[in-house]
Formats: sequence, structure tokens, C-alpha cells
Amino acid sequence: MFQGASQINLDAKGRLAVPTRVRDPLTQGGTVPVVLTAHPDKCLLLYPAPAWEPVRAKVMAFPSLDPAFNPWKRLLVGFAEELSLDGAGRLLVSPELRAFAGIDKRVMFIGQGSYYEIWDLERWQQQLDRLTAGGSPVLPPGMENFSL
Amino acid sequence: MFQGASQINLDAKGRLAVPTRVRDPLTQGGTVPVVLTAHPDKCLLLYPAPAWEPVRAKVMAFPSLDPAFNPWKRLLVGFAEELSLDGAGRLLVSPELRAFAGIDKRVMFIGQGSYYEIWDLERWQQQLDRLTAGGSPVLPPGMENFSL
DNA sequence: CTAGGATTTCCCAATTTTTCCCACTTCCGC
DNA sequence: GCGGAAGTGGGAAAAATTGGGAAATCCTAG
Repeated sequence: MFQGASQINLDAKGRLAVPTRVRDPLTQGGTVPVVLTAHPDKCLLLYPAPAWEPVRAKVMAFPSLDPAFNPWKRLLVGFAEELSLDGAGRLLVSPELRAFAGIDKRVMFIGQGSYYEIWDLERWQQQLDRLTAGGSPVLPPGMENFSL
Repeated sequence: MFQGASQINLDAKGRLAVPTRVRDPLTQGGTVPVVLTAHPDKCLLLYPAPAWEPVRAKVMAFPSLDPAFNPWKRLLVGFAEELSLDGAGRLLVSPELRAFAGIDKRVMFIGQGSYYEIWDLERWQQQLDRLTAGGSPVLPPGMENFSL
């Protein structure tokens, strides 16, 4: 289970230095490749490759001719890239994914259970502000009785 | 299984330089021709020729007398072209297909499992914006409980 | 039927990009 | 303070894209 937040920087070549704390559980010590893809909230998702497979399978099983599903397929599968970390544990993020998520330099890593989210730092801040602004965030249906 | 997004340009002669990371899985190292055809969403579909055959067979098996199927047949079969890549791995896209998909120069390659989609870049952006705009993307029926 | 022109096709070469690896610096633990 | 590990940056070799040019083919007109 991935959790925790880390702020890191991309270097000039678009390489993302994955912190060791994140890297080892993610790649199981370098033996497993990772998959990077896109999320509608304009952040990226980072899976260990084996964990991505069932997700992709579910998305691909959507009916092809129903227009409502196509955008989701295009986003989740269309942006997915299987990557390996270089010798120094860095991830080369493609220009397409960087453009999609508005990532240039400063980035936030957010553990989310079966995957990590990668946010442009500025966009992450805005996301936080929206949640904490106004004192009382809106509760989605079914969460009214949730206790921490 | 094809996945991933690549932005590329047509040159002045209408040649599409298929990126290596797309080309090799698609043509299995140059041994297999490809088929390019049209999709109702105004993008093009790119199949390895062997993978196209069963799709064409299924489309051709649609009932001829039901008028609802005819547009699909006309698009999918009517626009289909079998092509080979030139020595530099480029695809010569016919003026008809370029006109259909509104492609002039900047183009997006989107992996979609058994085929690639080819979009005019501007049209692709619009397609993305519709999904990511408003903060809460529309979930099609049956997808409410989908978890990533 | 022949010749000219235009278009298409194929191939080569230069530039640009990518990939891989090495070295330095900084931070943390011992 | 010292040793080790992790993060950072840069550079060189390889590969891929881009553009152009020459040859072959097709079409048209004389």
C-alpha cells in the first residue's frame, strides 16, 4: 500500500528522480517495470506494471461502439507507457504526459494505495485549496456518516 | 497491446513518420503491412494488416438491408487502405484520409489495444478537454463503481 | 505511337534527438 | 569526522527523424 507525499524536481531532460522510499516498494527492488498514465484530474498515475494489467484489462473490456466509454479508453490506455528506471532510479517522463499534466519542474508524489499520483506542484496546491477553502468541504453521497 | 501517446508531424509530402516505439510492435519489425481507415469520431485507425482482417470480416457481416449499418460500413471498409512503410518508417497518408480526419501537420498517435488512433492534434485537445473540463468527468452507466 | 511533363517512389545523408553511463556533490548515519 | 548512499548534472555514443534528390512510372498531348 503506497502512501505519503514527496516533493521532487524534474531535471532539464525531463527525468524524475523517484525517491528511494517510493522506488523500492514500487519496483520491488528494481525487478519490476512501472506504468505511467493519465488521470482526468490532470495528474499522472504510476503503477507497478503487474498492478496496471488488471486495470487496463477492465478498461479495454468497455464496449467499443459506445461513445461514452471511448474518451476514458483514450485517456487511460492511450496515455499509458511502460517504463524502466535508469541506473540512478530516474523515470523519463514523455513530453506528451508532461504536457497533459502541466508538469515542468516541481512535482508532488502522492501515495494512493495501489498507485502513486504525480501532480504539478502548483496544480496540487490549487487542488488542496479548493478542498480546504470555505471551511466545510462538500461530502459526496454515502460519506455523511464516515468517521475518521 | 498498443498503448501510449506520441505527437508527431507530417512532412511536406504528406508522409507520417511513425515513431519507432510504435512502429516495431505494429509491423513486427517491418515484416507486416498496416491498414489505415476512418472512425466516426474523425480520427484514423491504424491496424497491423493481420489484425484488421477479422474486423473487416465482422463489419462486412452486418446486415445489408438495415440502413443503420451502412454508414459504418462505408466508413470502416470504404476508407480502408493497406499500406507499407518506406525505408525510413514513414506512412504515406492519402489526401482522402487526411481530409476526413482534418489532418494537416501536427498529429497525435494514441495506442488503443489492438490498434492505434491517429488524431489531428487540435481535435485531440478538444476531445481531451471535454473529458477533463469541469472537474467532474461524466461517468457512463456501468462505470460508477470503477476503481483505478 | 512517341515524346514530354508531371507525379510518385525509393533511397541516401545530415541533423537532431535519445539513451546510457560516469563523475561529482550533498546528505545522513555511524 | 568519516564512510556510504542517494541525488544531480553532464557528456559521449548510438539511434531515429527529417529533408532532399534522383530514378522510375504514369499520363497526356502531339
